[in-house]
Amino acid sequence: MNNEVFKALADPTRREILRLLGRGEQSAGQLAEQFDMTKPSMSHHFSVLKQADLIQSRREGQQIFYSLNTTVLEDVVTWLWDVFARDGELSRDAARSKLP
Amino acid sequence: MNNEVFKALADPTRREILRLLGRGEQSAGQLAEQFDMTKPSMSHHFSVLKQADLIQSRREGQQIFYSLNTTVLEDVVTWLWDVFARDGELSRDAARSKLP
DNA sequence: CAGATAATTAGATGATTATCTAACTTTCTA
DNA sequence: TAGAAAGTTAGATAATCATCTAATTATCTG
Repeated sequence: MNNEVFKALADPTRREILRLLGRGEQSAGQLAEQFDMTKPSMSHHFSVLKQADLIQSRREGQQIFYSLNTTVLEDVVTWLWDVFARDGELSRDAARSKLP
Repeated sequence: MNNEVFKALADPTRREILRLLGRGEQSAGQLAEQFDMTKPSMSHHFSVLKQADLIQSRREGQQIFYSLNTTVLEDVVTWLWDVFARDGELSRDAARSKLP
């Protein structure tokens, strides 16, 4: 999982897009309607999310439908868990920190 | 949990600081040693992490020790889980999306 | 094919941010 | 009390980013 994922998550508009897509796929237009922002700006956010592999797209006629890519979000959870879960505790990997 | 948390996580240096602190508290100097960056730059990153409530500090003589605040990281995990865990699934809260 | 609809791409702009050097603060100690 | 050690704060700068308007692409339909 790369830096782009976290940078993508740093914007509140993009996080809200992800939250909405958690309810199921939506077209670019449907999504855009729910924000006080121009369509090009929304399109930019879709692009950032897609580049980070957080969402996928599929064309159906004139519309483009976006949906969550949960795999990458799971990776984020794993990273976070890995960071905080071993705080204070002597976890299975604690020994690793003592290696050269 | 606010926007500052995600903005703080968007920088790779700060994520690495968190990862290191996951092994236990360290002084500002100890942390700074492990990065190819000036101490003021590191101090800036500490400040951002602290503002986001991701870390805490404690002074001991001339040194300042930083440590993880796992509570906020747990909140991030919860948010992420909430987003992706209900994708495709008819979760307990699915009905909420049909309300006005 | 012409026009309408859905969406993206291009280019510009103002705001935010990561980083640096220089200066300052706090604490210890000889 | 003077100097060193550990950090932070101030101020500047270059890069990145979110947003907008205008133009472009792709698809459908009369």
